[in-house]
Amino acid sequence: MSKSSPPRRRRGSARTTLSQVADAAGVSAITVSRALNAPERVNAETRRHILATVERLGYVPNLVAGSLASASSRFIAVIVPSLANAVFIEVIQGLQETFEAEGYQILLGNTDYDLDREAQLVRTFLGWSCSALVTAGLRHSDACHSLLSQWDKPIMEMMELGEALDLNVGLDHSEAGRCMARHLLTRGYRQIVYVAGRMAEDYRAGLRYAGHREILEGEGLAAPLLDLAHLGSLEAGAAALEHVLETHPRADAVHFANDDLATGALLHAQRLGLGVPKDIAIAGFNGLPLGQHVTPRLTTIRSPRRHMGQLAAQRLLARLEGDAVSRRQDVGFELLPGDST
Amino acid sequence: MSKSSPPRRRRGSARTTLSQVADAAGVSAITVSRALNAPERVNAETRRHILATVERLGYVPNLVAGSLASASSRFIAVIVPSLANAVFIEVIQGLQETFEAEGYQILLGNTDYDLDREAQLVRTFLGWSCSALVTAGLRHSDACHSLLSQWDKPIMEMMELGEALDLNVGLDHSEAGRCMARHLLTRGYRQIVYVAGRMAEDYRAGLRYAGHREILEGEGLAAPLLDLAHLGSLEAGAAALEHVLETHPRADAVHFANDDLATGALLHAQRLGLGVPKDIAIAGFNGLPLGQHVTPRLTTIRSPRRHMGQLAAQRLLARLEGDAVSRRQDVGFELLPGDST
DNA sequence: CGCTGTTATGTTAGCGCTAACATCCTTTTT
DNA sequence: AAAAAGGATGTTAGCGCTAACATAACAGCG
Repeated sequence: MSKSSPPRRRRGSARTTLSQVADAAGVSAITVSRALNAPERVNAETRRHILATVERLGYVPNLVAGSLASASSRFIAVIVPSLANAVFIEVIQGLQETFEAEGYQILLGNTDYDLDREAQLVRTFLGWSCSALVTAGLRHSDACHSLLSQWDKPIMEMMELGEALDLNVGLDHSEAGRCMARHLLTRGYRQIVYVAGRMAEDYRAGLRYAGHREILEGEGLAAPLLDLAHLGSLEAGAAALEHVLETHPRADAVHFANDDLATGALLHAQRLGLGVPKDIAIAGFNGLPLGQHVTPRLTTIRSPRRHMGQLAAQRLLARLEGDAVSRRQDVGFELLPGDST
Repeated sequence: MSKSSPPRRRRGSARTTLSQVADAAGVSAITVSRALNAPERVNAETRRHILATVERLGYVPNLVAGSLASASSRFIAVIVPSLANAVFIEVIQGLQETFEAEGYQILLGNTDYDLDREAQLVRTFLGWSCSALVTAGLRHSDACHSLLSQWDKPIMEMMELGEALDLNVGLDHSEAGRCMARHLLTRGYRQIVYVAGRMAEDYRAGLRYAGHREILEGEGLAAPLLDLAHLGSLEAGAAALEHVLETHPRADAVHFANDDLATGALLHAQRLGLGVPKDIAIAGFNGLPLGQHVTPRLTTIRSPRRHMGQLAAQRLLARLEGDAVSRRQDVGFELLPGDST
């Protein structure tokens, strides 16, 4: 029994590597690398031969090694507070379709509206040498803020407008709140209850409430608030309506922080035999299809969600190409007057 | 002007590295690595000192380098056909919450119901040395199939039951189709139209149709099919209802491939002044909250979406721990008889 | 004909980390 | 008291790839 076997492969898998392809094709490793990553830098004939060899050996590039060597991955970190909310899903879709077309892969993180969780995700994502990072919102923990401000790659803060670390695409939530409050006043409502879910965490709902309140108080009216324990669902909206009817029997309108709550309330009002808007008016926020298909159609504010994602991605791509891009963009919103107010 | 500057840093970033932490803490690099990744293998006192140094220097581990060295990342590849469908979102949520708790990060891919796109995503994800891979569905292109069968890590095929490459968690779609068809027959309907969207791509809807058809034809009834160009939305459901009324004026029930279509049709029937189920009965599939909050409540079949994701993740985690796990699990479904049939 | 510029390919030296083995203690066993 | 076992830490050698520089071959030019 011979003692010295050939230096056994101690690590690594059995997978084909780039240098195996290079040997098989009779070129150097870097030429294979170029044939795959910068085809125009390799002679057409050589390239074809290399690609055929790649195919023949079933070579799958090790992207981890490539990222380490080049100190950059084609990852885009995307951090959202929730996946249960259709709004974020649509923004992600907009981001995804735009980035994927350019060969970037999204790394998705979900904070559950927890800023510490956000900081932790940021740490992890920075560790992956992402090309850029997208967060929903401008508020971060101190730890997160310092991580981000030391980072040297593009950062996009989405959904709302304000003082951003780097790039910013969003809309003015307090103006949206004012807009809806004005609409409700115009329609003659005076006892308007604002209903939000977990407003301390979904602070953009809080910004809208602030705008709403500003307008109402400007008219000398009260702006009672009901802050639910749940974020937004048809169930919660139904329960909220009952609660409003009980605690504010004279209320003539309810301004909900999102369409899920508003639609839940609207459908529940029908079950209770209440007329909307005759007995109680209902307004939402987001402009989800759901609210536009119920009868009466929900009055709401539509934000360009998918477009916001696309636009954010385009800005980031331009920045990654080295182009100068404007730091802030207001995507606006649109009041959709329905039949529920 | 001196010609030879100190060998300039040609590559890499200015970021703190593990060996810088090691130097600062007066230990070797491997000890820092252990303190972070396998704390129990380092003396408590040493560990505390190292962690303090990590904190002080703001060290963020380079996960790319770690993955290359260990030939494994804590990525789980998850490939779904669509993000527009709440079903997949909920499955992803179930996967995500379970994996995230164990420190795994999901790499999300969206095929848009295109099997070639799926194969391409699989290639990319294999290149990232993922720990496991999850796909929605059992059908793959040949290229994808050969990539997957050569792979040596766990694979989970979800949503449906059948011959899987490795692990399989899902439900029996043709049985679900039979179940709803039986329900409709029991309620006395005889002219039942099945409406799907892009059934060639959403082939699970096709499996349900096959079950539906089997039951109807067993009773000597026709099983007309309407296959839409759009997958599922309230709009498409509304349009589909109009189309059914026109082409099948004697239809007494419509069996929709999903709740979005069904609810869109139901809400549209109300707008048209049609009685549901008196004039036309409507049934769906999925058991989304939406359908349970409209009046009349939608008859549908509920699949345990989030639970399916959690279960799949648990199985994969067990497998990654080296435990033996059963290869197939039927998560079942539940008929939710509403007031729409 | 040497000069410059261009194109195609190769050589070298890491990227930052961890597996595997090695070493050096301390404790336990017999 | 010597041997064995275990705990803590260190040394070495890559993981598979690409940036940077180097080289070679050839065309165009005055």
